[in-house]
Amino acid sequence: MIQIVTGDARPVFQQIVDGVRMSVATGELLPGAKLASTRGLAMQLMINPNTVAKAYAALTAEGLIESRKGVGVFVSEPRQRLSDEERERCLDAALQQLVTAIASLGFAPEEIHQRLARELAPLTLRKVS
Amino acid sequence: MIQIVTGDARPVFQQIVDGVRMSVATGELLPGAKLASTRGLAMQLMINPNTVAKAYAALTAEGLIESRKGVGVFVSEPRQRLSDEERERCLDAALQQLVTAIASLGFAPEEIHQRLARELAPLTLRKVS
Amino acid sequence: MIQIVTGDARPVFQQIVDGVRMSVATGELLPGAKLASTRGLAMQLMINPNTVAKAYAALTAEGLIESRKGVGVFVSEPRQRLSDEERERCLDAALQQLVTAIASLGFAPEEIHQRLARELAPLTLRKVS
Amino acid sequence: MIQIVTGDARPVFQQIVDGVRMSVATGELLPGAKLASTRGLAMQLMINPNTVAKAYAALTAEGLIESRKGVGVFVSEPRQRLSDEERERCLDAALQQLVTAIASLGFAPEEIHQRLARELAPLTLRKVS
DNA sequence: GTGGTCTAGACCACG
DNA sequence: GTGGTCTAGACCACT
Repeated sequence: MIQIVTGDARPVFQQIVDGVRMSVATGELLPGAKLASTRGLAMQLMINPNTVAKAYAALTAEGLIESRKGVGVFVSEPRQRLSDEERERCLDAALQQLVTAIASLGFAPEEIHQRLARELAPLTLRKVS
Repeated sequence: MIQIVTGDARPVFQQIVDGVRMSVATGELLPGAKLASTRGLAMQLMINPNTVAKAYAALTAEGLIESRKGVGVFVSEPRQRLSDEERERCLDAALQQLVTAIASLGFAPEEIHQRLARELAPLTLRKVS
Repeated sequence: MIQIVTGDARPVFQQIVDGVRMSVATGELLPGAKLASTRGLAMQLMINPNTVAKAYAALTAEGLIESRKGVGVFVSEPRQRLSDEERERCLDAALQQLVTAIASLGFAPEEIHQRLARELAPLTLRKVS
Repeated sequence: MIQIVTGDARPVFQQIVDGVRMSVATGELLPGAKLASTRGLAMQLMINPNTVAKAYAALTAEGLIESRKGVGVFVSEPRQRLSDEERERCLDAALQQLVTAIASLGFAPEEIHQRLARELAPLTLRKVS
């Protein structure tokens, strides 16, 4: 289930991308599972179909999902979907942003580790080729 | 020292904001210290002075720096500008984004903790009123 | 409705900020309400769109409004963004300025109270988390 | 005694103007009293003499003080130093700013009145022609 | 020389 | 059409 939060800083299409990525990462969506159709999801989320199409296009380009004409959109078999370099860059950016937030908000490093551990706990990470 | 990376996803003015924030957080810039002048930094970074002015304006609104016309821009005395709930909210958002990145990129939680610890090490947290 | 007074000591963008703040404070603009578009308000007030954008950016940083690219700018849900100490500081500064004005202009305290009461009457204070 | 607060939003010369106005309003400086010399005050406050000169010039233009060549600067005899219209404008501006601050900070009107009364109490207002 | 404001016009991202 | 960013250049206020 994907939810659109209007107050979110991320654009709508990005929220969809992140939502699908999370569902796949947590195992909620397994390889071969069928995603909601572009029009169906758009109607369900009450947003423009073009926005859903854009999100699906991004996920397809990334290799996480595949579309089969006339059938639907499916989660791909797990493999190295992004290059190592690309993954590094993404992780670095996310880490850097967290560190900046911590620094400017004056939180204690120990507290951060505890909270991160709590957040990370429910994640069932999938092995990637 | 602030560096502008053109390939960075963040806009230029945001990179300046983050750079100053980090410098203050690490103690590289102490309260009362004078920042580079708007025009001076713009020339040094080879960008438009208005871009620097925008970054400095954001930092001023945030309460991290203070500007005096005709004199310059200075680091403010540390104080707690945001409410506890707001700080909580900001930290949660940053953590959530990191978790999303980790999950969708398939990194191992242990590695994240190590990298975060390394990033956090140089932080000298400022006492806040 | 926001009005720009060219003879005003405040810069134009500040008049917009104050105008929106008052509209929200009086309940004229409720949470979730859509503000005039940047370009639309600029045309209406016969000023440069960047000036409106600057005012909206300030209000966004303040947490009073939220903007969604391609959609518009909206009044945020009320929340306590500033710490109690910071609110105290702001109020003190405003009070002090009024007292200075009163003292140096030779007004009678009773008159001030009456006028202040009249100004304060239309205020519908927002509940804050 | 005038104090310059570097963190103050007001420019230095304005702080001097306000300081003298307050001293006169509270009766600390009586008509005919001699002010500190331009150079003396500048040295005492560790600021540029031009800044003091600018403040004194503004106060002279306003009619609050008078300079006698080769003798010094003195507080003028009380009279209507500003036009009614001018006084109205100043008071309105100060009131409006206070109201905006109150509204956006979510303070209760009753509390404001109490605090204002407390601030106003020590003022010994001088009758003005 | 310092910062602050405003204008004008360009390009991008989003829906 | 929406907001966001950046550039370029002008003018003002302060020291």
